[in-house]
Amino acid sequence: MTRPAKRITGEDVARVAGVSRTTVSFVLNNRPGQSIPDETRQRVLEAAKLLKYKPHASARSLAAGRSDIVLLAVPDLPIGAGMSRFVEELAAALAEHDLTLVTHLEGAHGRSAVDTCARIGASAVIGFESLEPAVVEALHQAGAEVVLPLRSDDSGATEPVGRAQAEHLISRGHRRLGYAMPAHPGLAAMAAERLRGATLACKDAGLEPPLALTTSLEISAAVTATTRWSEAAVTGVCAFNDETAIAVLAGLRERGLSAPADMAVVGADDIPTARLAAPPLTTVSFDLRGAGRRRAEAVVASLTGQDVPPSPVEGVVRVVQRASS
Amino acid sequence: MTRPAKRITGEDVARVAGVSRTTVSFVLNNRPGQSIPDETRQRVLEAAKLLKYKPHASARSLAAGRSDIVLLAVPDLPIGAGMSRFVEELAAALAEHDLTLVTHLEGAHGRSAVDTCARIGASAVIGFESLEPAVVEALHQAGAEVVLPLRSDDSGATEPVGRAQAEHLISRGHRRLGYAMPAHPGLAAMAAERLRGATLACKDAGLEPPLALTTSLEISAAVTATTRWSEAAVTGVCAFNDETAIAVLAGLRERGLSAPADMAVVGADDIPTARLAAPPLTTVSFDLRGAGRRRAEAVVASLTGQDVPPSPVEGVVRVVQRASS
DNA sequence: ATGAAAGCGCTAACAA
DNA sequence: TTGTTAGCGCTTTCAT
Repeated sequence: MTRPAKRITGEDVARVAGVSRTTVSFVLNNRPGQSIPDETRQRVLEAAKLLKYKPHASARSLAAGRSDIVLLAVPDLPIGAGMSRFVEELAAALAEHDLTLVTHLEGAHGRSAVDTCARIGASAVIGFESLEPAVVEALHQAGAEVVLPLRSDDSGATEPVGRAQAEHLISRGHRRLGYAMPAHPGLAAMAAERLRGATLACKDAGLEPPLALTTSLEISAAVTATTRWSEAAVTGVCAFNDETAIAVLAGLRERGLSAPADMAVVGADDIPTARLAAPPLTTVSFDLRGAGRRRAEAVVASLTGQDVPPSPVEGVVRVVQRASS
Repeated sequence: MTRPAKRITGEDVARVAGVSRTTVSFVLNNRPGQSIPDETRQRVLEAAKLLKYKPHASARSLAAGRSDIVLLAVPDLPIGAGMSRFVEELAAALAEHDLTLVTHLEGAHGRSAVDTCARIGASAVIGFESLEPAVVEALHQAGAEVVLPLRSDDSGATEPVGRAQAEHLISRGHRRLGYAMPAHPGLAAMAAERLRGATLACKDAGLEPPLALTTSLEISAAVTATTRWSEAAVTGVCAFNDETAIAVLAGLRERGLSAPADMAVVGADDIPTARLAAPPLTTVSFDLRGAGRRRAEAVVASLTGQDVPPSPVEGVVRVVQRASS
C-alpha cells in the first residue's frame, strides 16, 4: 500500500526516445506551431507509453502557471443523487477541455473552501449559490483565476421549478396553495428561490402567494403544517423537494387524510423513492446533466477569456405526474 | 470573476519582514529544531498576514516532494446523505494532520480516478471497496504514495450491518428470512457483504440463509420479490438499504399486505425519510463519522510510515426500531 | 526541426 | 540564528 516507486520523468522519456526534453514536452502537449516529424513524434509517444510516464502535476502547474484543476465547493447541505449526476456531467465536460474537477464538501470542522483551493492550487472554483465578494476575493488571493457561483442565471433551474410546481397545481384547479419549506438552513436560499417561482405563478394566475410553512422531516412537524394548511383552505401544496413532500404525505396520512383528495402534493427533484411513496409522488424533474454541462462551458469560457455563448436552456423543467396530485 | 491578481510570493514576505526566504519558510511551516526568536517569528507572521500570503501549492509540492492532497475516489453509485457525513469527518480528521481531502466522483464519461490522481498529484488515494491490484499499481505510477481501500476490515461496518438486521428479525421470532438486494451494479459488492453478515447470523441461529432477491426501486419489482418471499414462507426481510426497504414496503402495500403483520422489514442506513415511510421503517444505523475518522487515521499512519493503531470499533451498528418490524 | 537554458516558487542541506 | 545555494520536473523562449 505504501510503495514510493521511483518517478519517471520527462528526461527518462527523452533518453529512451533519443530526443531532448523539450521535444518530449512539445509532443506530449502537442503544442501547435511545432512541426515535428511523425517519426519523432511516434518515438516519443511510444517511449512515454512504454515507461508509463505521467507528467508530474506540481511541476507542470508550477511551470505553466496554471493547474487546470477546477474545484467544486459544495456547502454543508444534504446531498442527494441528483448532485452526482450534475457533478459527473460537469466533470466530463471539463475533462473535454483538459480540466480536472474535484469536489470539496464543506463541513463544520474541516477546511474551508478557500483553504482547500489554496492547498490544491485550483485554477478555478465553482461555488454553490452566490459567493460573497469577500470569499471571491480570498479565492483569487488563493490563486484561483476564475471563480463562479453555481447557479448564475440558468443553471440550477431553481426558480422555474417552483413555477412549474405551482402551475401544475393551478392547472388542476387548485386556487389556494401552500409551500413546504425545508428545515435545513443550508437549503434556505434555494428554497426561497423556488418559492419565488411558485409565487410568480400564483400572481400570474391572479392567486394569492402560497402559504409557506417550514416542515422538518418528521411526522409531527408535517402534521402541524398540514393542519395549518387545512385551516387556511389550502388544497394543494408544493414542497421544496421530494423529501419534504414525502413528509407532507406522511403528515396527511397521520391525520387520516389522503392525497390528492384532501390535499394535492407535488415534490421536486424526482428522487428514486418518489414513485415508491404512498401515494406515488408527483414531482418536478429537471435536467441536471444539462446544468452541469452549461456550468462547465462557463468555466471554460472564462478560463480562456472567451465570450460566454449563452447556450440555450430549453425544456429543462418537467412535471412527472403521479398519484399524489 | 476573472482577475489574475499578482501573486504574492515568499520573497515578498521576506522583504517586508526584513529576513530571508528561508526564514520565512521555517516560520510559516514552523519547522522544528530551528530556534527562531519570537520577535523575528512575529515579524514574519505579521508580514504574511498583512500581504495575505498564500504559499503556492504547486511550488510547495514540487519542492517538498509531496502534495499532502488526499483523493477520495468514489465510484459511480447512488450517493446519499450518509456519504457526506463520512466525507466531512474524513476531511476534518485529515486536516488535523495538515492533509487536504478532495473527492472525485467517477462517472461514465469523466476522468478515471487514476487520471484525476495524476492530474492533481495526490499524495494518497482512498478508494471505495477493494481496489484492483492493477489500479493500485497505476495509482502509484501516477504518483500516489499511499493507496487504501475504503473499507478494509472495520470501516464501512458493512458485514455487521447485515448481521444486525438478521439478528434483529431472528430475535423477534422470525425463522425464515429474505434479503432484498439492490439492482444498481455499483452496489453489488457492498450488498454481498451485508448479505454475508445476515447469512452468518442465520447460521448462528441454526437457520437457513436468507432468500436473496434483487429489487429495483420500482413497485412492480417489489411486488414480484415479495410474492416470491411469501411463497417461500419468508416472514421477515432485511433490505440492503433503506431505499430498497421502502420499495419492499411499497410492494407489500401494493399487494394489500402490511408490515410487519404480513412481513417484517428492516432497512439500513437510517436515511431521513425512513421514519416517514408507511409504516415507519426499522433500520440499522451506523457510525459514519467514526468510520471517517478511522480511515483518516489509517491514511495518516501509512503516509508517515507509522504503525496503524488498530483503533477500537465499538457500538458502531445500532438497530433503530420503528413500526415496520 | 531540435536543443540549451532560464526560470516557476518553494524546501532543505549546508554554511556562516 | 540566519542566509546561501541547489535543486524539484516541467514549460517555453531563443538559438541552432
